[in-house]
Amino acid sequence: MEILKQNQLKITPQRLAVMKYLDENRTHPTADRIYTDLKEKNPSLSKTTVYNSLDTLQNHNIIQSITISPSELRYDFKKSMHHHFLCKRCGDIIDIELECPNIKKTIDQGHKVEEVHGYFKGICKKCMEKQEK
Amino acid sequence: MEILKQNQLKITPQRLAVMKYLDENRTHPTADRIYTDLKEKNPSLSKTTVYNSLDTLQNHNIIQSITISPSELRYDFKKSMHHHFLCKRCGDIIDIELECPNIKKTIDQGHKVEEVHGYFKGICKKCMEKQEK
DNA sequence: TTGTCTGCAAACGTTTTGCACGACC
DNA sequence: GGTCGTGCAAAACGTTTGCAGACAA
Repeated sequence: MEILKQNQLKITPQRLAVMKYLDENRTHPTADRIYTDLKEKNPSLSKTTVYNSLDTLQNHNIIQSITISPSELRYDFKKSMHHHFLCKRCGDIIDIELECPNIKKTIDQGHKVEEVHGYFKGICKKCMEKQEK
Repeated sequence: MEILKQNQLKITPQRLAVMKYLDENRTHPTADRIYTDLKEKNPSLSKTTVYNSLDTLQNHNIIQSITISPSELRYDFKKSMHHHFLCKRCGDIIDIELECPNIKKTIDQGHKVEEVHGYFKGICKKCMEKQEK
């Protein structure tokens, strides 16, 4: 954990807490969710600091923000390329492993592609099974 | 144009104006851009009405909202499946025609996929060429 | 010590809401 | 006349900013 920090960033308890939270909660939480949950154990934590930490981590390519939800940003560790599925019923966001061999066509058009986000929306497996009952 | 309206919606000048605007401006505008531009010819137009119209059209699957920009929604006609490229330099959003044969794998996992959004970000062709000079 | 990080309060921009009025079947 | 749409103002919400004091290196 702290090893990641050796990448030029100061090690503060708040940053560590944010990273730990994202590591243990692979639920693509909002900044507010992170803030609310971390605030319990560290009441002096401020929302600004959460936003600052998320910004910094994002700028160093450690985490990424997800715009799958229309009203708020969600955050996620930047693991190997993966995509996301948003369940319109329960609101869960599920990781999707998927390779698209045609993406290079976009590059062939002359654009320099730096990020690829695949967002799927619908009803997740769990909700589908619940519905069948 | 009005033909589209026969799909259960009342025909109002405001809705027609929003649709006409989206038809003639394939730039994936924000609600505010639509409002500002339409306001010129119809000063009594209200922003609420623009939002209402966009909502209604979206609910009837005539248009779609794009969450490629982190801070605001953008709107687009719901043509045949296509994706979007956001240039980080000039801010333009470009349509990308692209089929991903592997999407069905997501469906195979038991999720009911209703929407697929492919968002690419980077530097567009135009900006790349400008840079080379 | 020095520059960076934190935390508070206030500001900001987009979108939503409540409500009265008006238009249309 | 009743439903639906418009437009105004105000509120809500997520996020950003300015700044003073605190902290890591």
